[in-house]
Amino acid sequence: MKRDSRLSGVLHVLLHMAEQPGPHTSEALAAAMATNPVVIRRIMAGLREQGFLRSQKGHGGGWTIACDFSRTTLRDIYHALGEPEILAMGNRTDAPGCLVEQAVNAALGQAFDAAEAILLQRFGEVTLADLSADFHARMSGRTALPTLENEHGS
Amino acid sequence: MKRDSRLSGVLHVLLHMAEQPGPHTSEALAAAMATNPVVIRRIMAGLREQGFLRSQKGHGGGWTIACDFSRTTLRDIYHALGEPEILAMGNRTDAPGCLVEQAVNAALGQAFDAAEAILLQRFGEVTLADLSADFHARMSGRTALPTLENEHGS
DNA sequence: GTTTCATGTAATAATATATGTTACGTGATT
DNA sequence: AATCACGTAACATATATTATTACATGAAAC
Repeated sequence: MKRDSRLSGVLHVLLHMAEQPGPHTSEALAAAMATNPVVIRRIMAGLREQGFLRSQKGHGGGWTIACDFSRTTLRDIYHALGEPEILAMGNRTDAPGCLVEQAVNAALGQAFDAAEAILLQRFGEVTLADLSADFHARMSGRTALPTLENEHGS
Repeated sequence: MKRDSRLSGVLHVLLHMAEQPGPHTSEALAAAMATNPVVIRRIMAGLREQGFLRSQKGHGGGWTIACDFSRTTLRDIYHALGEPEILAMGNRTDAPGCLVEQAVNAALGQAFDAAEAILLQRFGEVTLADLSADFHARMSGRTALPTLENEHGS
């Protein structure tokens, strides 16, 4: 399978929207992300349902931000996306009654749970305002942090 | 994509092998795991190359353990498997020059790295002997830990 | 009221990966 | 020489993400 990049994508869109006032059409946002308008609508649907965004049809329509960036965390967005799978690894369960399998999967499961918990905790510690601030810092030539970034490129 | 369950599977096989002396054929191991002998050979190939297992052809051939369970960790096995992808999520990189994308991906990347680091650290703290001990505890009716286990079932 | 614009969504295609299966080659034992 | 077991390539199957096409819905503009 391919790596799921919806969270990265939707955050990219949100920060772009915050840079300009008016409603943004899916087509314009798709152009900025080199993808298809339908993909934009799809990943934004959950955020609309959870009240983070609003959408309007017809002339002058499009998407508008409906949340406070300083009070919205990456974890909120992750949940609005539908909580996509975090780990690429999982337990094999083809011998449910096997005590060996149970011992193996109990140990692995604890490690998996710990990793997921850390990721969600980190997500909860970063607001959209933090991301926007980092972006503006990069705009003015000072990157907020020594960036490693592309280790996790798709 | 489906979740990768090779680590869970190969650990299951290793612990089964430890319960009986002789060389174990891929066919016998496959039967215990409800899969195909070729799948066994495939996931065991890396462990053979790294010296954790030996294999022999011909009559009386099969797989034998070639490592010390008390000195081999889940992290060793994970590396021998070829370090499969840990996270199902990744960064989108369709606008490499975009500072918004860079800010988003830097933040996500740090969270991703932290989660991967925790998982590998946990793997490094558990030996095959630990797993085997837990299995034997379950055999005699006392599970070593209050197990949550199947949250991560395939 | 009709046209135009923009979202909503289903259906399909394209791509990638894990897993299962078949087929054939290689080497060791009987 | 025959049998056994691994080694590996090739192919099939299932699942998931992403992209694309097609059509319906609703709102604004004319």
